Amino acid sequence: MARPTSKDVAKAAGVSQAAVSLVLGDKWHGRVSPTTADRVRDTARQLGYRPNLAARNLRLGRTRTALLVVPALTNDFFARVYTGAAHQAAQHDFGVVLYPSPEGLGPAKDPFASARAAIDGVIASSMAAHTLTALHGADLPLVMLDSDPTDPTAGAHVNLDVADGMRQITEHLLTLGHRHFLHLAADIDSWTFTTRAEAIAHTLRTAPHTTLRTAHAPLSAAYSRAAATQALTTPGPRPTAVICDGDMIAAGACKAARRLGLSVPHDLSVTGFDDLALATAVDPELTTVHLPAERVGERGMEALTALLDGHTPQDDALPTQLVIRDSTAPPPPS
Amino acid sequence: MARPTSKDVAKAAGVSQAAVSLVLGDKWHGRVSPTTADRVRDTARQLGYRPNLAARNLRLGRTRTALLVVPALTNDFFARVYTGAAHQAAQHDFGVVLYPSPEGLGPAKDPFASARAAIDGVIASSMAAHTLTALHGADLPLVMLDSDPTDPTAGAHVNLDVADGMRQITEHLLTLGHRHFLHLAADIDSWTFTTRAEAIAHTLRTAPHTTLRTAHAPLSAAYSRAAATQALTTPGPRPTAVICDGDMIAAGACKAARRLGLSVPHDLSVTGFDDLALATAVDPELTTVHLPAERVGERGMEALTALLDGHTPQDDALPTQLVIRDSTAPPPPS
DNA sequence: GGCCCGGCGTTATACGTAAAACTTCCACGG
DNA sequence: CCGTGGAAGTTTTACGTATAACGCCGGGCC
Repeated sequence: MARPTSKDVAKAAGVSQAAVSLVLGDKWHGRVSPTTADRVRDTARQLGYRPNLAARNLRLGRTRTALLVVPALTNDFFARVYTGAAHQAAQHDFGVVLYPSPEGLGPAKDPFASARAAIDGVIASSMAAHTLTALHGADLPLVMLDSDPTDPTAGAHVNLDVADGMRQITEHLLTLGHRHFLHLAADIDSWTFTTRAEAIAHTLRTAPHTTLRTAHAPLSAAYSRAAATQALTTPGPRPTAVICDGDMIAAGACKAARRLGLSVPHDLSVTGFDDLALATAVDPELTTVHLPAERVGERGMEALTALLDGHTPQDDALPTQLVIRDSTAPPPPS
Repeated sequence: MARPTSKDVAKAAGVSQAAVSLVLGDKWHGRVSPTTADRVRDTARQLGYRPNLAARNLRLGRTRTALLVVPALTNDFFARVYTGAAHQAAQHDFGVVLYPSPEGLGPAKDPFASARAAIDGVIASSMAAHTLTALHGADLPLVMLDSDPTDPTAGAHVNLDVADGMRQITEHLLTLGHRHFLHLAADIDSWTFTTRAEAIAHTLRTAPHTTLRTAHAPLSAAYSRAAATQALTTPGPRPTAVICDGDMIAAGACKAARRLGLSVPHDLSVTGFDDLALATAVDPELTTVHLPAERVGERGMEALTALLDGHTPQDDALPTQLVIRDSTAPPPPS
């Protein structure tokens, strides 16, 4: 009644266990007659044989499985990264297992105690420091997503050209005529966000008479609203455009603006980042930067398989693309 | 240079491999002297020993890992289910691996080929039929979430009282004075959605002079908007309240209404379901039904461990709770 | 006719771990 | 003085798979 093993199949088919392994592993050419091979396959199917993965992994010393570590699943960017990674993995007969780093569950003793699956390598998105050091201690091939390309911890990097995305956003707003900006930055200290801030500042320096204020907000619509309200009501000349580090922050900013009696986009332009599903769910739809999330996943998986084959994949930044929707317009005539 | 095994640790500590296994497995009391045990633990730490999971799983015949199958990660309901399951799992020294069923990737030959991790059991949310039959074929302990409680495929069920949720929503609208309803139903044939439709119809029968129309929409804001527009512009008496099967649909409906020149909630009330992050990200914030997603995950994991211990967990429905926000109001005076 | 070789298998072994079964030594009670 | 029992280990085995190494047999070639 227990799950049949290759030995059971062998007995039922009247061959040795080795023959079963050869046939089912498609390595039987010139070693087993086609007739016997067919018989083995048939009996395997009849018994409902499924190989024991633990045994196979032990024997082969690898699992053809990658671990994808993401900070959270509450936004569809990482869902799309996963899709891309899984798709690419399938090409290489690989599997992908997801591990949302449990920041909320307190500092996990061992982040991999819960991701118990045996793993050949790790693809990790930007995350908290303690998770990262644990990753490093595991001495597995590591691909980092959207993080500091000079960090030697990782064997490879897959990055997004977030600087260019912010440049496009900023130039779009400059072209519309905006001069006074508020940057609602994510309250996370990570390479991708400092890069964005620099890109905004750098682009603004190309235009005369511009001002830039910065405030920090959590990466969530509900909580970023308060931060946006505060930033918009501080004394001084009110900005006419708000550049947000994420669509969720932008959604919060839009609500804050409306509560303050400001109409988006006529009184205030607001931009997002990421192009989440949320960007088209809210009203007005957000002008934002589209990120090729699926490509990130694909490239991450490509880099990991390269690493596993002993190659050194080259790092390069994937392009990002401005998407103009309804949340930006020329500034009101002062 | 390769990863050290328990045998390496044994050699370095001057004991047998068995002793290492005993000490590290905390089964050494009365079998190994405390001094030796300490020495073994020290050398293990020094060598950076980490047990080979494949070997352990093979030996023990189980993995203490559950697979959580979810239809999609694009909404945070399932992210919260995962959080609850992982939390509960940690209590039992279990791990949880996530498997988003890849409807988008075409019918997977074997849904578990990609989730290669060795698994002790499955917790599955409602999903497409072909994935479900594959699950059934795997003859693993199976817990189903929010699906037909009379379905004998699963060993246990964890359900939400969605019928009561819809009753609360409907009564809320009736109390506000609404009489003419549109049900924007999910275009998925699944127990949870048919149950909801019945609950609405049943509740409306308790009030006189009510009308109910039903239209179907995809579970996504972007695409449900078209369905909502069409439903709101069909000839006949216009409904004053739209009951949606999900917050995403509701977001689409709100946008459709505004484009038609209707103000939410003054001209038209709209309700959601699920209480996603989206519900408070949009404007107006959605009146919706809060689902205890974390509890669902916890109960799912509880049921699975019970199943693995040979017990038969009892099925029961978790309560749902109406959350009144800004998208509902009394109907306009006709 | 001896010899080799290709087709068709089988036997044997290793992967790393957990645990049952066995050994050895010593202290202590009768 | 012998037996018993417990402490402190060790030896051995099994989990299920993949594959290297080894038969065996019949036919073709010199």
